[in-house]
This record gives sequence, structure tokens and C-alpha cells, in this order.
Amino acid sequence: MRVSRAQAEENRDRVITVASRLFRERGFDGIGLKDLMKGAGLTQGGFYKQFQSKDDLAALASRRALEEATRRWSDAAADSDDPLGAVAAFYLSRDHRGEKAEGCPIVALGADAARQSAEVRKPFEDGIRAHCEVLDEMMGGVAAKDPSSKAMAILSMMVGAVTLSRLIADEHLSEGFLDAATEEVRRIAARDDDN
Amino acid sequence: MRVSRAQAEENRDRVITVASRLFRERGFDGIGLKDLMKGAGLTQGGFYKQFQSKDDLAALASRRALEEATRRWSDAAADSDDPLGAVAAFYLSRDHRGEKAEGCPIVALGADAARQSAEVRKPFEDGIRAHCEVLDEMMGGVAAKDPSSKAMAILSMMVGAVTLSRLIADEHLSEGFLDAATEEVRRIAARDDDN
DNA sequence: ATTATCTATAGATCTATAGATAATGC
DNA sequence: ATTATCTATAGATCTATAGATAATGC
Repeated sequence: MRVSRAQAEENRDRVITVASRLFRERGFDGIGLKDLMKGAGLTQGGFYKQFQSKDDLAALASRRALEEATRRWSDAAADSDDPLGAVAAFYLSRDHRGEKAEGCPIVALGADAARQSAEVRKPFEDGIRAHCEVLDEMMGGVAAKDPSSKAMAILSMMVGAVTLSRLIADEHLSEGFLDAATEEVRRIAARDDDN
Repeated sequence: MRVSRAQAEENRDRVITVASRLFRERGFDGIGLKDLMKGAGLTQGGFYKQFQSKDDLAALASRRALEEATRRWSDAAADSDDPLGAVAAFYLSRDHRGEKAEGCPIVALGADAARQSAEVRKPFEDGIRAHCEVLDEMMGGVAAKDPSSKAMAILSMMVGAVTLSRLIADEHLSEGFLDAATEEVRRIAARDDDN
């Protein structure tokens, strides 16, 4: 029954990764420890040897999801002549709208996370800052302590548009929100002013 | 124990109102039938004589919350020379950020609602359309079947900004999102073009 | 007689803990 | 000897139902 330390570490890591997907899919309250552990091929009993509490796992899984999401933005930007266009294209796509489990955790868990402990909210705050930094680098700003007003507006619109598009069954309207945001994001970024 | 029909109807109505507040505050999965009924001064046992299921109540409470939210927008717009400015001012305020239970249900329950049944999502879809209609009337558009691209972008940004501001503990950054959205909403509405 | 609400409960699930088991690591 | 994971369980909670109670409405 016992496994090697390396294997144990790998198991713990897999639980966090699985949790980051399952929480996004079903919400923090929508999945129990039994199913989270089962998703990683383990049983419920071992949980508390690896994690302090469900809240502890929620914080670790949130951090992982947000770091991965930030990396996706950086990667999309790095491979393109039009970095912001590339990020907007995948973020505001029908694929991303349909992909809760591996999509943006801010959209999948935003309302939920606002009700969680400070330990769970912190990774979201850090992730939001990191997303803004990627946006500001794209827009060629100088490194600043706080995100630019443009970056905050763009992130707000993108998060809002995907949130709304996921609530709407009418395909035409749902896509309308994604398209409207794509267009406005482009305009905001292109605008030549000082904020 | 039995009450008059008028009283029974009033009780049912109060359960829906209380639920619309408590679901926004704690999420659909964050509060049970016992506490929902207790919030209306009743006990759990009577629940199924008034509602088909918890999902049924969630749909009714969502509809009520979204209708009330739409009415708040209309009212704010009606009393002002600058209707959009008035709506943005209260929606993107610190008060609204702090007021989950009586604030916008799209922000409070957006991520949760996307996981619920079609019966619960429908009131959200209808409410989103209604919010856009209010925006389009403000911006002096002609009545159209679908919302304008501008209205969809503005609603997306407003919903996104409050969602993000609620996740952020740093007061300066949190307010930055509200202020950035206020400014961009004004710009989008003022822009003189054909969409 | 009907019925709105109550108390009580079934059966499932949830988080967390206790102690057994069997493999690792010294 | 230590320990990662297992089975088993405690105690709380969840949704939903059954049947009792007491007031309304005919």
C-alpha cells in the first residue's frame, strides 16, 4: 500500500491538478473529497495526510489553475505578430466558452471564489495582476507597479463576455457577446492615449 | 397552523424574495432548504407544498433577482440627465461591490448559474437581454431584435469589473478596476459610429 | 372537508478522523 | 521503524417525503 516518496509527491501533485479541473467544472461546493481523490486514482482516506483541509486544496488548485492560465496568455502572445489579437482570439472563442474545466478559472469560479476564504481568494488576486502584466507588456507599456487602466478594462471585458456567453443558450446572442468584446478590446488597445 | 390563502401566497412570495438574497450571498449550493425556509420564518417541511424542488425555487428566485436588477437600471436611468453615467455610477460603486445579497445577480451567481439547469439559466438569459435593452434605449438606438454590439460590450465590462473587484483584497487595485470600467464605458457609449 | 404548515424521519452525502495494512527506507 | 494509502466510521448536513395538527373555507 505504501508508495515511494517520489510517487507520493507525484500523487499529491496529481490531486491538485485534478482538483483544478474538477473545481472549475463543478464549483468548490459541487464536488466532494471522495470524487476529487477518485479522480486522481486514490481513496478519500489519504486526503488529510496530504492536505490540511478542503479549503487548503481549493487554494492550491486555484493557484495552479491561475498560473496555467497566465502561461497560456504568455504563450499565445509570444508566438504572434499581433499578441493581443492572439490572446483575444482564443479567450473569446467558442472553444473556450465550452471548455470550463481547462478554461479560465476567473470565469469558471469568479462568483464562487468571492465567497471563499482569504487563502483561496489570494491566488485569484495574484492571477489577476499577472494577467494584467501580460496585457501591459503586449501594449508596450513601461513596467509599473499597478496595471494600466486599459489593461484592467480589457481584462474586465474579456472575463465578463465569456461569463455572459456561458449563460446564454441562444447561440447567436452568445456569440454576439464574444464578438462584441473582441472588437472593443482591439479598439481599446489601439487607442493612442496616455493611460 | 393553517393560514389563509392570501397569507399562504404571501409566505410563498417571501420565500422567493429571501431566496433571491440568500442565493446571491452564499451561492446555490451554499445554503440549504432549512435555512432558506427559516429566513422566511417557516420550517423546512412546508417547502414541497409550495415548490417542486430546490431547482424550481432557484429558477424563481433568479427571475425575481434579475427583474429587480433590470428595474434598478431603468429607475437610475429615468431620473437622470446622463442615464448611462447614473447606471455606471451605482453599478461600479464600492457600495455595489460590497453588497452581494442585493446586488447584481449576474455578478453574484454568474459562474454558479452556468452550472445549473436550463430552468435556472433561462432567467439569466432573459435578464441579460433586458439589461442590454435598457442600455440601448439610453444610447438612443432604434428598437432592434438583438442588442447592439456597444450594449453587449458595456454590459460585459461592467459585469467583469465588479466580479474582479470582489476578488481583490487590495483596495487600491480593486477600485482601479471599477474606475477603469467607468471610464471605458463612457468612451464606448460616446463613440460616434454605427454599431 | 380541505389544506398550510408543522414535526419527524429516510436515505444519501459531506468533511474529517481512527486505526489497519503493506511497502519503503534506514 | 516509518509512513502512504487503505477501509471503516463518526457526526453533521443535505434533499425529499410521510403523516400529524390546527385553522380556513365551504
